[in-house]
Amino acid sequence: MMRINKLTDYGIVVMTKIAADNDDEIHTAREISNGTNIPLPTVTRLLKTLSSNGLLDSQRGSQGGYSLAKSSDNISIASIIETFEGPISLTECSTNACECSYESNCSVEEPWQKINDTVKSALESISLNEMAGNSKNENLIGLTLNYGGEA
Amino acid sequence: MMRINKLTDYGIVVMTKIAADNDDEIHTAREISNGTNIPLPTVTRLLKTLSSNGLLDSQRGSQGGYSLAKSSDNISIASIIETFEGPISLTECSTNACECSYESNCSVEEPWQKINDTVKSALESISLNEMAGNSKNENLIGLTLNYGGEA
DNA sequence: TTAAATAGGACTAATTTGGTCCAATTTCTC
DNA sequence: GAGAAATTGGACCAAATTAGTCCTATTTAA
Repeated sequence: MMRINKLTDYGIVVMTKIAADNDDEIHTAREISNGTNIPLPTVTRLLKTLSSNGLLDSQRGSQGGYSLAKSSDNISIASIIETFEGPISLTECSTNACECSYESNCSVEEPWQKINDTVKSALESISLNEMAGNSKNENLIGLTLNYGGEA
Repeated sequence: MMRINKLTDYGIVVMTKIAADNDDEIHTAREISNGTNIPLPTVTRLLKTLSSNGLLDSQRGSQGGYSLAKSSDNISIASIIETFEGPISLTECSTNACECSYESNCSVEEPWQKINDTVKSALESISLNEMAGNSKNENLIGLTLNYGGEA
């Protein structure tokens, strides 16, 4: 089905929630769990991952919690996805080290890299802020993705 | 890792092989297996799926085999992916009937639909012919994907 | 000192995916 | 008409991935 993983999806929901509520305030795992209906154990795991990858700042101890590490304008959906799933690549062949065994067919390698770049660009162009509905999606209007390529 | 499934990947390899060899000729499963190094049982399964979804024509019996149902110009990568994985949607929420339980957060629904459309457009714009390296990728140069959207 | 948080990791159950195989049917050729 | 060469349709199992939970340690404010 070519889906992102459920946890990634939840991760985006969590980030969106934080961005939509109060950019600057600190949010606890419990708070976010209540606000999203995602079970607490899962939320804590998501937050840990987001924090250790630099998308969230964390504050330990009483009165601690998590907050956005950057402005929501500067956090792309791509960066959240990559936090949970690693580099965006639709096939093995679209990474540099293509080790697939069907060498004779790796004519498909170059097209895949381009397809991949296109998808990646699309995901990089959406900010968390837009996800949260805080902007008027101004950046999205007329966005041009140039697939391009020297023939 | 946000990958398409391996079988989907193989499916594209198989289609590319057929397109690259001889558009019009008929190819047997055995032939394609030999040409791609993908095991015969797997190839037969791929071909059955491709055929029952209308991307390949099949001819039973001795001297039978498979051939492209349409010109390779008119077969998109998206259509091959959808053959194996169903409608392209990165999340459950990007389909019409969003039944996720986190209703309060379905503010993300609309952005996801747009993201999805963008990815889908990207995949629809690549033809099998281009994949097979038969064209000069003319269609790809300057391809514009308009994410757009009324704010 | 205690309570409220995050940090880090182990662990298991559930689901999905990959791959193989078999019996039935069709069609060409001899 | 017989046999060989194909596809058709489906069942089946093993492997890999994913989702979700839990426990213990550490940090910090009150």
